[in-house]
Amino acid sequence: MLSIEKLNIHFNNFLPLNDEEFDAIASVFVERRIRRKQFLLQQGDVCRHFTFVITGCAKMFAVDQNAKAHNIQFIIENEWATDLSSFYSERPSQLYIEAVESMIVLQISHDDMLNLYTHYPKFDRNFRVIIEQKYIELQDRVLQNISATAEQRYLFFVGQFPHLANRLPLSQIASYLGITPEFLSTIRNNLVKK
Amino acid sequence: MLSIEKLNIHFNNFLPLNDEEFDAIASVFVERRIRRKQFLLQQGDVCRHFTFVITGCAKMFAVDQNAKAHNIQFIIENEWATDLSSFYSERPSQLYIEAVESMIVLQISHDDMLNLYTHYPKFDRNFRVIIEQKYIELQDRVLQNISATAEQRYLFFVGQFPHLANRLPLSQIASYLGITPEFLSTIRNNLVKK
DNA sequence: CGTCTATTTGAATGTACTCAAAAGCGGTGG
DNA sequence: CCACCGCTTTTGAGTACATTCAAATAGACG
Repeated sequence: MLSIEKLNIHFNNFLPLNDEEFDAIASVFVERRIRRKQFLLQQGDVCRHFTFVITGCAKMFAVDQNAKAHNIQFIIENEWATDLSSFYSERPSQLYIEAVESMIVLQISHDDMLNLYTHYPKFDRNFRVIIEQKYIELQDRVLQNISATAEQRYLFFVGQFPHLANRLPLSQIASYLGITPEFLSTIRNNLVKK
Repeated sequence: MLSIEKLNIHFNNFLPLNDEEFDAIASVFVERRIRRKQFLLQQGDVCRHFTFVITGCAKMFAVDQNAKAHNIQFIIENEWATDLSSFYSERPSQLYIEAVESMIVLQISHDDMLNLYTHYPKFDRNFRVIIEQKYIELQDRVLQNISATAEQRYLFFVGQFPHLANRLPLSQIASYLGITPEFLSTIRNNLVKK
């Protein structure tokens, strides 16, 4: 299946696109292949694209003053990989987005995206709903972070994203949970014993 | 100043409303006065309103199996107080929203809100931008939670919301940071000594 | 002024981290 | 096919960050 068709199917979850709107996205989204360990965004660069993932997986992370990376989120098939803050402000990003598996993505430039919003209000609607859903997810994660132990957060993660837990190395999941790889290893061990 | 005018000024931060759109909101938003400790939403109830805060402050929180409350966010003047998940799904909420100061709010019902979206696409746009900004804030908080110590998170909170840190009791801030009141008290003490 | 709640202080405990070393695992080349 | 390299995961000892519980102190309100 063509990538642009997969994107169209994605929009069917919200307000489906008509022919004119489909033609509009078909003419501005560009397909790119990304190899494992390649970066979609690096700290200091302005995030100039909205990126839709067709296949593969990326991680978004920040690096602290001790050069430690902290995974903010994983982004997989049918999800959007963008630093919203940098994209809209057009200022240098504080974040990295790196492929943890080889990927196929569709990208739209900043200007084309703003055009899409202006000419076809349906995209305002659809992206409003998309981001609202992401907001709810993120709020849930905050609640976990302030109320649950590392073990509970790990179980929650595995429950919410069972596919991801298998696809990713332990160290990446530990970073996402905000704990050390050593400790996550211990947690897994304890769970097996139970 | 009338509450509805304050809401109109709020929208001026995005795409300003024309006369027709202003009349539309003026006819569907209803003012309510809320006393301290009164609830805008309780666990088990469906969140049936979108709520805009004119004055005062509320906390959104969840209660865990040990009956402990965990503050997910504070909501003040010119912010929106809604459980999006419950509002759109029309299913019982897991959350509470309670006034920590007496408040004046403007509320719009679920059906009126959907009407607004349908008849005036500008609201899709404006609320898309509003939620995008909130998403960025929340993502920053997640990064803090997974990467910073309690002391760093406290300093970050005070830096981001200096007004809030004075307005709220220590115990409420501790709950927001995901630590015990005792420990926040110790943190403050250490900071004074430094 | 007394009552109620919030904050502070401190001791004992638990959760999670650091550091170091060993074990496992995938890929590469001989 | 096996030996070796580099990287990830595991294991364990010692430590630091944060919690629990209890009691004392301070503040807020009638």
